[in-house]
Amino acid sequence: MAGERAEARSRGARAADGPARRAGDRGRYGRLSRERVLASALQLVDREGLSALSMRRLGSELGVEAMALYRYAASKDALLDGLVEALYLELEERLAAAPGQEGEADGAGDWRAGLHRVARTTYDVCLDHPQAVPLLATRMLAVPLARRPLAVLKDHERVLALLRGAGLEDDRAAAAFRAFTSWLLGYVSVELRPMVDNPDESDPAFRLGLHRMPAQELPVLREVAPALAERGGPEGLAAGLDALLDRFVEAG
Amino acid sequence: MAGERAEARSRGARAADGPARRAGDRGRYGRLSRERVLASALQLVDREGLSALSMRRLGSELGVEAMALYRYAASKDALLDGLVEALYLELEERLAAAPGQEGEADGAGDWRAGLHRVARTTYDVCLDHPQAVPLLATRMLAVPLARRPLAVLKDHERVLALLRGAGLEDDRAAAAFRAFTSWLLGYVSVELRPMVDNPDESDPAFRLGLHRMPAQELPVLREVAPALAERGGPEGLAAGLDALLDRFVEAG
DNA sequence: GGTGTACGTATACGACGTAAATATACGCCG
DNA sequence: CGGCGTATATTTACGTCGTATACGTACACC
Repeated sequence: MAGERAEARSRGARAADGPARRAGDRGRYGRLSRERVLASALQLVDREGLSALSMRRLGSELGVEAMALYRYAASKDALLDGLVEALYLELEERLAAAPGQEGEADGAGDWRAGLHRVARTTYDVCLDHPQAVPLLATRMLAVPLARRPLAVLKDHERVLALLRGAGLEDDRAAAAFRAFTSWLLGYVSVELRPMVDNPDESDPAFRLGLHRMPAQELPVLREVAPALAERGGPEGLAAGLDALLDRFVEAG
Repeated sequence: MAGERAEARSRGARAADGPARRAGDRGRYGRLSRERVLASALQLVDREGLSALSMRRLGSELGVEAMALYRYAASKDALLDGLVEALYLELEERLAAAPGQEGEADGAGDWRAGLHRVARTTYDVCLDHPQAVPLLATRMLAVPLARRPLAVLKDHERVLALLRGAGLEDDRAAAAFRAFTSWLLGYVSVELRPMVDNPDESDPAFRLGLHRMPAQELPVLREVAPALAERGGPEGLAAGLDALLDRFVEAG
């Protein structure tokens, strides 16, 4: 937060004073920026998992001491919130890249397609950053609505606008929004975790580690386990979403 | 300190022990157990949040040095997994306390009611331990299926048995299981986090902290926000579950 | 009573988050 | 060009964390 303020101040100074302050890569001085920090953090998490992300480690990744990062994220928690923001920025970017007119421009016709598009794109982003997904269930939801990063709020706005386009008033829209969010979040959380115990094993049963399971007490689980290890894929996401939309949007 | 130790040795731990350590009614020896450790950890998390849980803190909570805990949990991660287990044990307990015959004893008639009962009871357990809910999305899903605690596996078994009772073969049962789990997990995650920014404020808008939000860019969100702060409650959970079951169990 | 073993303690180490003080390099103005 | 102000990065330090290792201690059984 202090980092944002500092950045804002420097930009303000640029606007007021004239030429850009940190236009390009200066010698070894203006090497950091909030974007670079967050991008590097996300890379690190993607590569080695959330637990590998520490201020010192991220610093060394950027060729910098740990304390330098505090200019761009007020605390480690703020940095994690920044990662959430980065994910949503990526989502926004991808949504902007494809057509999909979900504004009420064309008569709010296809709210359902719009919601599917948002859900599917979110799923894709999460697929690219599976190690970061737990942040959505922890950091993002831990932050009160009004304090969430702008990119997150814009996503909320987009979804709510689509639901409004479906003709829902406040309470129904809120309920449908919660259902949409719950399903999407739950689905990616469940989908993108490893069920597999020993990925290098060729026999599916051993790969799952089923020999560790008290089998006779859990006959059904034992039998269904291989099918459980499969993913639902985007189709599963879409199917559940349709079911929920039928109930929460179009139900009488 | 050496003198105190010598005294303690010469007279046992019973007599006039000073402020150093508590004088348990039980000899100060077999005071710990896995149950006590996990119960105390869960209490601590309920009271002060996940971040308050450290080995040292939990030790002092139990009148014991931190290292003593390592006899009952191999690591801190294992302790967190133990908390997940404790939640599922509580779930199992509550399910056992109520009637609900979801075995195939009576002809597997009411699988739907059984699933609703599991979902609702899980919701209730989470309501009683909201601070522990993130563990479900992180620790529980981080553990490969076969390594999950027995209580978790038993829950999976119960749900799968109900789905089987509905006549689903492996693949469909697995898909329905994933949908059930995703919805339940997503729902409690979204439901049990605070949307509120400043709980002591009387004006709902200020309580939500809406004045922090860039309002003109987010008109719909701003308007729907108060409704969003409401909970969906068990009814919302049940409604979505029914919708999903219609799709994943009874669809052609 | 002596002994083996289960249980809890003592001590230490390296990594962590981060407050505070300090050093460094750039833009600007005279 | 030289000095100044300020944005930026480093240094140092503190308290806490997880946990490896070594040690003491109390009960169970002979």
